[in-house]
Amino acid sequence: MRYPPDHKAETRKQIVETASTEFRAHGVNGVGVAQLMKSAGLTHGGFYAHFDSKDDLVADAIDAAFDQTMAFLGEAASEAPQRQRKRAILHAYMSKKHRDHTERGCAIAALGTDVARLDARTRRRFEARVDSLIRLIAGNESQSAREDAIVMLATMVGGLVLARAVRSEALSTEIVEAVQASR
Amino acid sequence: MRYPPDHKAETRKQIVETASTEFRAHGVNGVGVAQLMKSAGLTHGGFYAHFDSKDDLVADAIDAAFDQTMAFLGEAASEAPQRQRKRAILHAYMSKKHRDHTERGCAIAALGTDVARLDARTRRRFEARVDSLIRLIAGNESQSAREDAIVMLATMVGGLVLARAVRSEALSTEIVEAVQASR
DNA sequence: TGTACATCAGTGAACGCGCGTTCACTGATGTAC
DNA sequence: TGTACATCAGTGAACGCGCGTTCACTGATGTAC
Repeated sequence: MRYPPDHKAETRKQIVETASTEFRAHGVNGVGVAQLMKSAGLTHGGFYAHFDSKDDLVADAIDAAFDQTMAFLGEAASEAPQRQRKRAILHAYMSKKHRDHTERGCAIAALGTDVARLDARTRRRFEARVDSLIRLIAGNESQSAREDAIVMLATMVGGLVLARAVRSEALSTEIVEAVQASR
Repeated sequence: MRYPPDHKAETRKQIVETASTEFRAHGVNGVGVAQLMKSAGLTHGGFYAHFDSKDDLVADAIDAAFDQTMAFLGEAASEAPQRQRKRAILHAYMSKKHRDHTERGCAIAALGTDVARLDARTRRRFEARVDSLIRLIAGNESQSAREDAIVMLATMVGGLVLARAVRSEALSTEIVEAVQASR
């Protein structure tokens, strides 16, 4: 059957959005191409009309995740007075809601340890987004703001990884609150 | 063939040590039982004489990794004067050497995002080790020292995850140095 | 206007492969008589 | 002391399964004449 001119682009976008969610929830190795296509309402054979390989999709899915996180943190930052900019970002990021929704959250906290094992090309694209995130947190181009932003990003990412990895609600909450209170 | 009485225990230990290294380097899903047994100098069939399942091994392998990290950080802490305790731990942890040797490094930074997807039993064991690590960093039982230790652990873990995930040596080094300089 | 053909997003069977796991077997040594 | 049997860590073929990927095919619509 013939489709409208932008149909294929729409389908591709749908696959990327689905993959972005599923990869964050279950890890890159935790979801197969067939499952992904089924979640997107398609059959697995059509996948290769849109992507060269699963790895090719992974890079796009990570980008889509960063888009969400940048928009979310950008909004939190723009709503706060300049003095409380970093504090506002920290509280937006380090929340129980974010902890409990890996599938809609930060790609670094969801897939960070996986990314270190991906190919160089994907890691370069990942790095560009990490750098943008550092700039967003820093808020200006000074060296000291940048260094501080790196440390804050590290604290947020590590805090979220820890809060998600431990089993008890008590320790997990303790981690979320300790990191929140650190600024 | 018959073996000395402690032979089986020795073999088991060898498998756990190998798994601990390989899992950290390639992820839990990145190494198979057959590869693991081969690395340990055995054939894959014998695996189930030592462990109920691969998951059963994962928990032991993570424990072995924590043993290494606790010993390493404990030593760094005990060599420093009390005032510089946390600083000594931070510098021991957040180093290029640690960044470049995932396979001998901290289990949280190597497998943190994987652990969140493991079964409850393994996550409980993981959590107990995280709690020990927090106590080691804190150095005393006060609430404020504990909170501070949690934040420092989050910063170290996140910093190492970021430094390993990005592709360029320049940004990776910038992350290592920014986190080091934060105390 | 009517017919034949081209297009192409999506379908679903099939591929080779490596996975975790099972199991009948091996063979050197210890034990029983 | 010599022979028959028990032990058991480790072997390696085989299992069903899901993976990423390929490919001949479908069928609704657009285009050519």
